Amino acid sequence: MANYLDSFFSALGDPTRRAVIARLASGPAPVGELHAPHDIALPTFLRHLKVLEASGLVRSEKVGRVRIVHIEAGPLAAAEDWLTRQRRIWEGRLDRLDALAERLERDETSPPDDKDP
Amino acid sequence: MANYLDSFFSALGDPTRRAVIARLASGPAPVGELHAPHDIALPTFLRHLKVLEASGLVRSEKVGRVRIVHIEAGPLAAAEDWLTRQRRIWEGRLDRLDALAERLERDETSPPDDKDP
DNA sequence: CAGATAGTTAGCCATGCAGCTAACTATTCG
DNA sequence: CGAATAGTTAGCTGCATGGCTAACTATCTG
Repeated sequence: MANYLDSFFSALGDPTRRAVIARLASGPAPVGELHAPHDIALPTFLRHLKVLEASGLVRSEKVGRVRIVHIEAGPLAAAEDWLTRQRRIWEGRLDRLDALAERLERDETSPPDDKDP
Repeated sequence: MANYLDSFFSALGDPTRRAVIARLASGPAPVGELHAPHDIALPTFLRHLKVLEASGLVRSEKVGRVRIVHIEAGPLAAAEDWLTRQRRIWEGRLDRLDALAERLERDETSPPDDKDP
């Protein structure tokens, strides 16, 4: 079950890379500018960018001697969707429990059936 | 800038662990049941659970010789929020670009000001 | 053209993580 | 009590990942 979400989430599992995404959310930027706030060597940083690009979260193109990096909306939304879906299921379950609790409060004599419809 | 999101996202960067979360979204389960669908050794699987638990995405308690695992809503929501926030910024930017494009279409004579209010 | 600037490639090291087997502890059940 | 069940711990392997320096290419700019 190894799919594209693997690379999205593990790419986001690193603070440097998340910071890059956060920066790119407000607009494209060249490598140098993205690198500046991070206290790591450029080649190391470059590899973070490659991870982001390999995951599809980011694209880049070279303009002269500068490489401009920009965010890719789709994958970010896909990761968000996965989380939202899990939350919905989870909340749906809570809702059902709430409803059950409510029902039990109103009428403590009738026990719930434990079927799974 | 290493915060709790690191562990959330990297925990979710593994298909086995994401499958566990997906399963747990619809209710708590014992270790054995969670393990069953995965074709890996139990100790290996156990370590995935430990990663999830260390990240706070999951809690567990021992009942007799069985360990019941259940999802923890908060962290999942936190991860989702981070993504949502990035998307909002990104979309806000797109909106601004759209508005700009629209304005340019309506009136090509007046150039946009490039202030950043 | 020469020097500065912006990335890029190569190669090394340490740590972490996923996988395994073997052997052990703790509970439950007949 | 003794066997079965459910986890757990220990210890090993191999590969991926994050960090570095050194050396290189490609593109401006004076």
